[in-house]
Amino acid sequence: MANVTIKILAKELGLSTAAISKALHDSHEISVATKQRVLALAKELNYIPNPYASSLRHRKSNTLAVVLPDVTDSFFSEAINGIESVAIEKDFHVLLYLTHERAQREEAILKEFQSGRVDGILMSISSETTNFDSISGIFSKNMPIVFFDRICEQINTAKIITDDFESSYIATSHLIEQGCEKITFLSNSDSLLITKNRKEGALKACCENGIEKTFLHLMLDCYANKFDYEKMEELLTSEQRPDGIICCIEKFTPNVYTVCRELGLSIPKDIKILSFSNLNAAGILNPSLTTITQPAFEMGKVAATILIKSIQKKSFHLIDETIILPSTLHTRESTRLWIND
Amino acid sequence: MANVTIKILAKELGLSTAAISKALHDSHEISVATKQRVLALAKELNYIPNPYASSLRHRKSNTLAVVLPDVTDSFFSEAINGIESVAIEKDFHVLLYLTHERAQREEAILKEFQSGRVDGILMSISSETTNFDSISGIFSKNMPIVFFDRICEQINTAKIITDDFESSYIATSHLIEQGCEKITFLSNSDSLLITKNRKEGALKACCENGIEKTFLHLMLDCYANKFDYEKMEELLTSEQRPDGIICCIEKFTPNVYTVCRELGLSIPKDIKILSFSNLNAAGILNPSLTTITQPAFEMGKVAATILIKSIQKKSFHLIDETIILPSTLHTRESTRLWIND
DNA sequence: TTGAAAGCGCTAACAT
DNA sequence: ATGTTAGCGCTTTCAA
Repeated sequence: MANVTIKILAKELGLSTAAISKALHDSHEISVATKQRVLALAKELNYIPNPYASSLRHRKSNTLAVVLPDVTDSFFSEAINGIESVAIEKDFHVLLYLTHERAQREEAILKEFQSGRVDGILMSISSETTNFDSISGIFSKNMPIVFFDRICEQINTAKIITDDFESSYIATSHLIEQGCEKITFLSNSDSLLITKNRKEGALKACCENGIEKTFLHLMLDCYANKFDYEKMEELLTSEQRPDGIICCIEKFTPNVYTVCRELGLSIPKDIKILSFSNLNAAGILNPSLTTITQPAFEMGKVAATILIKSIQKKSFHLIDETIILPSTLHTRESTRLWIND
Repeated sequence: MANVTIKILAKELGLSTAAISKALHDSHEISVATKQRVLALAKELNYIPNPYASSLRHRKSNTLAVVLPDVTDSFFSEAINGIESVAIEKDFHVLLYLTHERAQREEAILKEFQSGRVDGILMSISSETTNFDSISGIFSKNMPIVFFDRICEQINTAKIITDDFESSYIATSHLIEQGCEKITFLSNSDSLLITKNRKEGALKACCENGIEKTFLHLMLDCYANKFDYEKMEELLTSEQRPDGIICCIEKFTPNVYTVCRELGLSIPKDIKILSFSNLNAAGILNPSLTTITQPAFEMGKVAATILIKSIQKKSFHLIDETIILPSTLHTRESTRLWIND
């Protein structure tokens, strides 16, 4: 691999490596004739520059890191598509790192980035992350970071989010309109800002309808794809059994459906379910699932665009801005108003 | 970024850079006392080696490329998890490249790997790929490649697949047992080996039951996440309307369900559906979906393990082997036997 | 318009 | 046990 080097081209053409390098970069210092000779030979020998040699000189890797909790979540996989679409266009490479919701893994990953392996970071923090020292540590050493969805408020950089409070408020209002009076907010974190915002949006809707007393926040761990069936069953068989559930994370939904089914609870008759989800199959679930769908692709795209811009233009600085893209409520069967006969 | 270098450590400690380098690698040439001094200072100054400098010397990047058609397919995202689990353990980095089912993109991506950016490639080819020149080109230049799922038969390397023929045969036999007599095989390719094998497995089951005359293979493009509703509707309203569909690709399933619903076809009464799919939500679809589920995580894991082994041990060569992992048939509602009243 | 030389940070062979 | 030197491949002064 990587056999043909500038040196070889230089030797072959009787030129210096410097001249070759300049010619390949279309420098005005080099004559047109020479450029043509160089390009021709480069093509003939299938010359491909060694990116690491060039990185070493430039202190630029044309590589960015994507750090996120879980690729199997369709929000994140679509966001990756958005990121990739920009990367390909701007000639950037994408290193993928998964935290699996572990703060410790996240920290280790971030630490390595001090090495200069990447020019910037696109990140959605883990559900466990409460200490931001390693993030702000690396950010303060001038490593550009752009957050998307699960942002880190404390860091003064660009953040791409959705209207979590608002969409959750709207969705919860919808639940209430459909007849819910006891709403449970189901999440995988109690520290993430998105969770907080969504919870508060939901709570606001409950307050406005005088049902805040029965509002619950149930937090379940989601390491290693385990779902805490016991806690879920406990909730659904308790005195305070909700008649509406807001799932903050897509992955929980199949489990919730299953538990309901096992307990003989009918959706939407006995209990209505609504989920933040980008699942393609939402419309063909049994019953079809009402979702708050985030513009995942767009978020990834915007985040990557801003990050790469900040890397490429020295004049362009990452500013402490929060870009809010709208989510969409798709009402379906799982929250249908149930009229008793 | 990457401020503290070996040079700085050397200066600080009054040693040569060579001594530092050796100490950091725990060489036996260096005294224990010195090693300790070096390690201590490295830790204090938070020294992180520059990977590109080291890559340049070693001609090793400790990076591998994952090249696949689509991250939003749950098979691939789970395979990535498997790959990542090995990478993290072996201290490898993962560059992600998406072909979006485009042969041309695939070729461009592969070409760049001649640069030495990666030490090896994990790959699932696009549905369009029929010319393997660029793959064999780079493979013949000693770039290790391991294929998983969508393999390239022509290349003499390790391939991780599932028992496509067998599982498709079993699944189709199941369809027939449930009463199907007119089976359509729905795929996104007519060139992929997995497609061929699955098709032949299905055909064998049909032949054994004397229903091969009504067997159809419908191929639909799946670029840019578009689904060809027209062709699907055409099939389902034609004379030869199937009573059983085998979906070769997960992504098509929601669309197929939708078309059936729109045409008033009841699943599984009028038509039975079965899909190759790793979708978590298969069990809660309406109706729940019978699937052939591939061991995606395991496949990624095995592929990565073999690839990294071949990179790390010169004695270990990639041999032309095909590792077959078993898929599982999960029978659910969508293929239930329907007994007319 | 081209070349010589130095150096990015790290490492390996070869001194001492 | 430690240092010197050269070089991975590329780029960038600076000199010619």
